[in-house]
Amino acid sequence: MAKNIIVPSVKGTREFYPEEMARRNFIYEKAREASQSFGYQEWDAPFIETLELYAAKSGEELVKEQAFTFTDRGGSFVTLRPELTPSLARMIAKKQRQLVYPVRWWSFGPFWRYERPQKGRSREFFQWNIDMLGPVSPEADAELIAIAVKFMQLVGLDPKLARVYVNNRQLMDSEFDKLDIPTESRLMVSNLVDRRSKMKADAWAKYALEAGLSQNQLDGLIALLENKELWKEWDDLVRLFAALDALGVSEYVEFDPNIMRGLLYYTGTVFEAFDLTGGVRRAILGGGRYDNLLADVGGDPLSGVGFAMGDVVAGIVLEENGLLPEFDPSPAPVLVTVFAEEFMAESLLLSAELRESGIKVMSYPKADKIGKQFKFSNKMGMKIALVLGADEVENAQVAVKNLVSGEQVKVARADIPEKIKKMLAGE
RNA sequence: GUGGCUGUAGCUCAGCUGGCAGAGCACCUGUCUGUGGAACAGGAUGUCGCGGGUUCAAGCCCCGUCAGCCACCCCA
Repeated sequence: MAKNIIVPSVKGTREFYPEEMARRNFIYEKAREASQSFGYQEWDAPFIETLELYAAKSGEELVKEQAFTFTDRGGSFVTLRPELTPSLARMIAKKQRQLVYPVRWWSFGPFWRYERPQKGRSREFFQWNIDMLGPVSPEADAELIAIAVKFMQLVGLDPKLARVYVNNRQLMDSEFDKLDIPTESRLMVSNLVDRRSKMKADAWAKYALEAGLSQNQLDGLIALLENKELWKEWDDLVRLFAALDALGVSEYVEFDPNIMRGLLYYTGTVFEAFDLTGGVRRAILGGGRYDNLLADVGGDPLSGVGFAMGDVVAGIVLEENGLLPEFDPSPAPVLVTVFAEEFMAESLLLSAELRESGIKVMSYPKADKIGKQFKFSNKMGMKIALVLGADEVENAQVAVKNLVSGEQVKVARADIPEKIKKMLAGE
C-alpha cells in the first residue's frame, strides 16, 4: 500500500464523496421544490465580501469571533460570507426602485464560520436561505413558516418528528416591560431564555439572580415562559396562527415563549424548527421578521421575513430518521461490457447508439475478464449488462443480462434500444 | 476561545502490570479459460496521527502538536 502522507484538508471543511454529494443534492432539491411551490425565485450573492459589510449588521460574535477573514493580495480585508442577509440587503438596496414587490427570493450555497467543529457544526456548510421582502403582515410571516413546513413534509418529517416553534419579540418586549426589565437588560434576558432548556431549573434560577434579576422578576419570567396561551393576547400572533391554520400547517407549529434567537436584527415574529427525536434539541432551521433591513447599506427602510436552514444539521436529522433515499451509485443503469480486445469497437459503437436513443450507458474501458466486469456492474448497482462476444457479433445479436433477476436473453442487435427501454421501464 | 475523551490495516475495532503488530469486514488470486450477488481455499496489507522525551526495550508511560468527538460559547 502507498505510504504517501496525504495532505490534510483544511480543518472544518467538508469533502463530498458521491454519497455525501447525493445527500447534499437531495436537501437542495427539496429546498428548491418547497421554495418554488410558493413562487420564490432563486438567486445568489458573492461568496467573498468585504469585512465592512458585516461590521454593522450581523451579531457582534458572528463578525468578531466567527468570520473567516483574511487580507487579499491587494491588502483589502475580505471575508468568506458567514451569512447571507447583509448581501441580500445590499443587492436589494442597489435595485430598490426596480424590483417588483413583494420580493420572494431563495438561495442555497456555501457559508463559512470560524468555529470549533463538532457534530452538526463545521467551518464550511451549505445553507438554504429564503426571504420575502416588502409586506409587513402576520400572513407573510405565516407563509415563510408554511414553506419551512413544506420542506419538512417533502423530506418526510411529520409533526411527530419535528416541529416549528414560534414566538414574537414585540410580545416579549411588552411582557418584559410589565416585569420592569430595563431595555439595557433585554439582551441579557434573551440569552438567559435561550439557555434555559440547557440548564437545570435551580441552576438556571441562580444564574438569573446573579445576572441581576430580582426574585419577583424571575418568578414573572418563569410564569411568562411557561404560558403557552400567551399568544392569544397578541393580535399579530392570533392572525399568524389563523393564517397557519388556513394554510393547513398548524399541526406542525406551536407557540413557545422560549424561542428568542440570538441574532439582533429580528424584530417581530421569530421561529425555529426542532427535531423532536434526537438526543440534542438542535435547531434545524430558524428565522423571523426583521425591520430596517437596508438601514446599514444605504437603502430606504424595508422590512422582510425569512429563515435559514443549514445542510449539516438537516442531513443528520434526516439520516437519524431514516429519511434519506438509498444511494444509487451509478447514474447509468446499463453497462456495455468488453468481451475481448477485438470487440472493443463493437462495444463502444453499441454504447454510443444507446446514448443516441436517450439511454444512460457506461462503457467498460478495457477487456478485463468478463466476471470482473459483471462484478463491477453489480457494485455500481446497475440494472442491465450487455455482452458482445464472438457468438453475438457473428449473429448480429447482443446478450442482455438483467442484473436484478439474473435472467439473460439474446436479442437482435437492431432491437436493442427498444428492448433496453422496455426493461428499464419495468416491462 | 475554555474544559474533557479519542487517534492502531481501506473500514470497524482488539492489543493485559511496557517485551516479536492482531481480528472481522473489505481487497487480490484461485476453485470457475463466456457471467455479478453465495460458498470454500489461499494471499497481500501498517511511519500504531505527528514530533520529542523516559527506558535495555514504547502502540502502551511523560511532554508538545495536529485532527476527530463531547460539553461550554455561539449558531445553521
